[in-house]
Amino acid sequence: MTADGSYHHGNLRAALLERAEAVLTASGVEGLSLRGLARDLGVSHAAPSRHFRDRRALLDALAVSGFTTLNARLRSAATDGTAEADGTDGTAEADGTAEPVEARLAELGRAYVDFAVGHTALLDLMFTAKHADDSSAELRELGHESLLIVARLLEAGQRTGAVRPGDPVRLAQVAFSTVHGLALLAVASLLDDTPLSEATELALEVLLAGLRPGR
Amino acid sequence: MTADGSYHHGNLRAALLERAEAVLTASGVEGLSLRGLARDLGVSHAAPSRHFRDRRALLDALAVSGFTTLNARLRSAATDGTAEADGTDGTAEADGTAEPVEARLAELGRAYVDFAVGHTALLDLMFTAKHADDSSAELRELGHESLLIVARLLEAGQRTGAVRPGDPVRLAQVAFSTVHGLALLAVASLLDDTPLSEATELALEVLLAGLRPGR
DNA sequence: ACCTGAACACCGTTCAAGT
DNA sequence: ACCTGAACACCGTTCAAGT
Repeated sequence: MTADGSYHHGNLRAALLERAEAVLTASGVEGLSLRGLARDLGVSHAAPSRHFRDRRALLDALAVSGFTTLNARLRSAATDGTAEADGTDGTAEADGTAEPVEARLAELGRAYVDFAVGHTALLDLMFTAKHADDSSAELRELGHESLLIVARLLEAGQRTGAVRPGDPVRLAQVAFSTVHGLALLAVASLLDDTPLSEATELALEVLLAGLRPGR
Repeated sequence: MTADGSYHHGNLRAALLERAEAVLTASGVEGLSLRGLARDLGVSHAAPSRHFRDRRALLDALAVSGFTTLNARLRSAATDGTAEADGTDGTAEADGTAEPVEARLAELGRAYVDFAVGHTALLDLMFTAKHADDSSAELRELGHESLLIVARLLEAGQRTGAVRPGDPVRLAQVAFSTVHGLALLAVASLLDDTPLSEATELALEVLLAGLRPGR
């Protein structure tokens, strides 16, 4: 909302998304209406339909943006404190100086739980299945990217012998499930007097023990 | 809906719940409206308010009923094929004839995943936090009961040495997170070409390995 | 006690019309 | 291209009134 109320500059779409995210975190999905957004932005109630065919389309756009920031955080957690300005290519080869894989996996898990409990309404949009079929593909693609970040780290762990053999993608599904489920349990107030940080550390400890090579 | 359309018998509440569950599984939460239910049941649109103060109250009642049937299934999976008609009291003490604890834990996990993917919309209602504060307590209580079923089995495992020491409730939180997260991943179509049964078995294998006593 | 009918304040969505 | 205004068909919720 600039001083003059003109949105004839093509930025209405961006303004809608920005406002929508604020309303979402403040009032949840239930509290998010196209008419309400239009009102907040000083525009007619029919204007949003120019930029989002549907209420669902707006929700999907929010989910896409949520996945984008989640994946950025996961990526930075996966590389952790490791400076990546070395001579090699982008892949983080396990050299002796890098943090142990298990520590980076734990960092990844903490980053996920952190994001999840900090963006509960957004996470709901990201993972509940009732999307318009068009953007559903993009959303699934972004979800796969999250899983791939985990899988690549697990693969590095397999090379160093810290992680059991097997399809890294399938192991990543298991690891992702653990932290995803834990975050949702926390949001549902089912952790009670267990501090989330302690529950997270225990979950990561059990998970990493289970992922180690057997026998 | 009996032959004559009379609902003046005090069964409107039950009829609303029954119809609501059908609409929920058919069309999701979005497709569930009080007016629509009233229409389906041949009653005035204001009638439901006599039995449910809110749309939210109806949703909470559905969640409560969902938790009740979930817990029943979990209980029966936890005792598994073990006949409980022995001379002792109700607690399933680990005697030599009972199925190994790990097998019963796996059974419990499969039962949960099975229920979750078969009642996705209901599960959403059960675990998303935005409930009316009154029934919120009951819902949390039922969720704790689910966790307790897992915890008791883990405790039995600790006695037989199959499970690492530690607060069984906290270990149950971890176990629950794993299968809960996996089910939600499946519902979000993020498992791709991995059959759910295979993903479930791998998750249970990793989980049980991680729960075994260390070193 | 239980339900009806009207009323109110909201929605999403569409569509001619304006600039 | 982008937005407006009116219109339509839905909602949830409330409340007097009926039986």
